[in-house]
Amino acid sequence: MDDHHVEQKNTYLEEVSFTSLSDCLQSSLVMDYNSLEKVFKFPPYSSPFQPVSPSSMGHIVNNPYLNLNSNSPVVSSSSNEAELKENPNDKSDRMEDNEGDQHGVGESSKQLTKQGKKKGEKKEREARVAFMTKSEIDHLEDGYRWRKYGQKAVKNSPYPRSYYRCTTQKCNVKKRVERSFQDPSIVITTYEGKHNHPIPSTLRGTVAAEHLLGHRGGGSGFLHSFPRHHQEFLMMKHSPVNYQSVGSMPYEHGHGTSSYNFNNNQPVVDYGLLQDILPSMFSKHES
DNA sequence: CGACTTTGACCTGCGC
DNA sequence: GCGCAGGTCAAAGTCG
Repeated sequence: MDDHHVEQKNTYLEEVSFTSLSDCLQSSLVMDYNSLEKVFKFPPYSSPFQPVSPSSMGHIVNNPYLNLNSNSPVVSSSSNEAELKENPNDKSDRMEDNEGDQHGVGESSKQLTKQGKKKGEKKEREARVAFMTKSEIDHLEDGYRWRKYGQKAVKNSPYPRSYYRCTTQKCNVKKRVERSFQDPSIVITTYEGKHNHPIPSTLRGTVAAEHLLGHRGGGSGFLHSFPRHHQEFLMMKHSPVNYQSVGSMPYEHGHGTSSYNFNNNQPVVDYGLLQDILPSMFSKHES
């Protein structure tokens, strides 16, 4: 089983020219969430590009707004400005700001969250990481326990987006799961926030996955999803951190000047918060 | 019976 | 100001 998965993972990584997941994470698959959002208009299907290929990857790769020719590492950017802009009173704060209150449920909590926040008060948005996985399963097993708290139809997509929250008390990590309508076999998962607890040990695969990745340490739920369920990791992105050093990113919506670089038409991906989810993997990269 | 899902309503930000 | 879309809440339903 594990062998099979390992094989699968390697295959994929090989495609993107990486010999290991770490490589992959540490070299180029770096785009920050906002960038992706712009590129994809996150979700991808509502992106400004023409639907070109049947697959999301093709979609990205062929995106006229992206420079995919270079072999250089990717990258991205998210302008902090954009980020700030997006954050005004981020709704997601409602709950997060009320930490102890999150379980206080009921109207009181609802009202509190609605009125308790000061006007104009801003809070930084939680780091987010998104990645695409080829899988028939929408909700990928990643080692953590999640509770679905909502589902919404997505504009221009026949597939709904599901919202999940980590069930561990005091852990405000959330994730969104949606399927690419261009390639229904691809599931786009976006994590937001950091887990402040270890992966539930009762879940299978944890050790195997860590072993497989030669990595141990709490945290990275998503890693555990690789070896399971016939999933193929397609892309991921991580946060803002180095996009500047890599160069780039001016792609303000439609300006077509973006500088994302990918290794040959390969999957790419997404971003943002991997470093939060996989702190140990990024520590090197960022230090 | 607790944990989780479903689903309609509600809230908020944003563009026009 | 209005309408739309994304995100969240919470009651009701389902499952083990």
